[in-house]
Amino acid sequence: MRLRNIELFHAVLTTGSITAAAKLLNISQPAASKALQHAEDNLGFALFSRVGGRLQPTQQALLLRDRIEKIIQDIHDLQRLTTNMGQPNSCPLRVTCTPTLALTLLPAATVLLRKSFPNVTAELSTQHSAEMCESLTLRENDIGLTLQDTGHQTLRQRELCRGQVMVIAPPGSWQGAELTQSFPVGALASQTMIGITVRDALGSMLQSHLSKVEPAPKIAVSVQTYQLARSLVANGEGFALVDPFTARGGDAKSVQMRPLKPHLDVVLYAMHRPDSPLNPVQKRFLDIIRQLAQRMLAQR
Amino acid sequence: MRLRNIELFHAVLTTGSITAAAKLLNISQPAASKALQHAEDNLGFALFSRVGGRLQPTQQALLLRDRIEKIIQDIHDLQRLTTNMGQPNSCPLRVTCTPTLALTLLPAATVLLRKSFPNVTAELSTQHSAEMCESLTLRENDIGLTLQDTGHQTLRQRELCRGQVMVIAPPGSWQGAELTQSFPVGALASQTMIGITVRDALGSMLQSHLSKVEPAPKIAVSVQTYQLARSLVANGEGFALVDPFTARGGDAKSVQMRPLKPHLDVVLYAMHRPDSPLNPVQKRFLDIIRQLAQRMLAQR
DNA sequence: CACGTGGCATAACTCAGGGTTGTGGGACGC
DNA sequence: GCGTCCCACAACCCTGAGTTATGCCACGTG
Repeated sequence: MRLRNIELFHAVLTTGSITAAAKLLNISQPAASKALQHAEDNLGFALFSRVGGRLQPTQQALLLRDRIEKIIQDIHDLQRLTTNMGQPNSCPLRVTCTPTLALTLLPAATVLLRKSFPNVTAELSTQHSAEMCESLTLRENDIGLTLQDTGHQTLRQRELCRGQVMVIAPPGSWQGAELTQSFPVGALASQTMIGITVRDALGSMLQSHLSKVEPAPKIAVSVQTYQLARSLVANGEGFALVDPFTARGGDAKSVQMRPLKPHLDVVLYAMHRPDSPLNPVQKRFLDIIRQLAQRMLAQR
Repeated sequence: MRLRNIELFHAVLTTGSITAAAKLLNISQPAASKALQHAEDNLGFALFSRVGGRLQPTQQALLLRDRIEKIIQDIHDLQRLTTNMGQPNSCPLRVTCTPTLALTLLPAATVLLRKSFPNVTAELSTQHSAEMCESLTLRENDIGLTLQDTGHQTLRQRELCRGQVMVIAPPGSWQGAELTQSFPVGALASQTMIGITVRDALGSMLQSHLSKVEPAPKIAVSVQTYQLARSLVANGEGFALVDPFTARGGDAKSVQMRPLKPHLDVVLYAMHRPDSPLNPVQKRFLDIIRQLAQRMLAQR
């Protein structure tokens, strides 16, 4: 079974027809047809039963499916890695961050960086933590920013700064002295809230805290990204628990915020590969991020 | 990077020279040389630096190494699987068992089976538990016999019978009524014993039991298979803790045995793939194994 | 130093396999 | 009955992986 056959088999399996698979691989339909037969000849058993001019995977084909997909995935990853190793440091700063940080820290930091290095080019992207790790090891990006401790063993993960989980509320919810104090978690009882269903460490921490409140808060809308929660809060849909960066992101007047009590720490991490030391641009960038984050978290 | 290139790269990496790699892949040296250059051209960076007419892997090559090896392994496994799927049920009974059971249960059971099915052919082999699981899923074998609970999620593992951990000793160590009683674990204190360094569940259980005995038994010789322990005991090297099958295997007079007290259960499992139901021969074989094992464990 | 040796690269050639276009035929919907 | 969709077959083409023959370089050795 040559690699080409494996790819073809996979393509046919996913698309369901030889014609579509051929289109996917950019070859002609007869080529695909012939190759598939060739593969079956080599294997000694049929991968698809031709019934009524259509293809139907055999029992054996389904048994091979998982293995094949894994190999395809690995090969694909290898390609990604090698292509990225081909152009070493084509771009001095390739950063990826979680969606949470995309609208607050990242753009501001990039603008500041370009004041120090006017000619520098940068590539920015957003990814969730799991993809972030993949992307870093495959050298598609050099720096990752996240609020989650991934526990990745080969990637370096260093703490940049820490803040607290915040309660955000529609404008006018709190007044005067209230605004300068922490918000006791018990006061969330029976409150209308936006649910957080993010599957990372912070998300599950927030969920477990909410579930302990008695009587339970009323949750009508649940969201998967903190930004959405903030928008909903700004529109008066209720309170929400969010990370301190989302709380301060966007228009300052659109929501009110107070730290949750008891304090729940949120840590901003930078991740990078351990092998290649950071270049000056990248170091400066992380400096800027740290300063920016600290300043942002200091202000109310 | 074509699969052929990956194989070649791997071969060069392991053998250390193009010539040797070419021999390994059964191609000529120039073919390998050209292919490697081709690969490097495609990749855009060098995999090996030619220094003094010899090859030396570059930094990048080492980064790719693990990934490449994994892919090679997976492809190889796939080949194994497909070749075994090609000849479905060429042999009605392909059994693999741990070395522990190889000399006691398996031969006897096979002989008995061939009295019921004189024309049947069988393939027997021994493997450790991890390889056993691999071999079963890759369809190189249909039935596996082991004393360990592998916790494998896709393979069926069913209990055939259970016995107890036995203490074996050189002939003449015990006399009269002693021989019919259990052997209290405390009596192992300061005794000369054969150490067991098997890394499976049973092995670590035995080790932890031995380590609790005060004062510690004297362990001069450690072995990785129970058979070896039995041979050493038979030669008067000391006592040993072994599974009940090893205890009863071989010449009955060569060692004495008594169950350990407190009892430590040892379970005989049969493993097979869940998809293909067992054929009559295989069912009969498992019946014979069970009967044989129970009879063996009943006798002293 | 001259020489043999071991290892890689180059050159010229062969050939099979993977690709193409063109065509035919069966199953299905209308 | 006809158009459509999809697969298989045929004839042809051409790239690329393989071959043998040979040269070059570095190194060890008498």
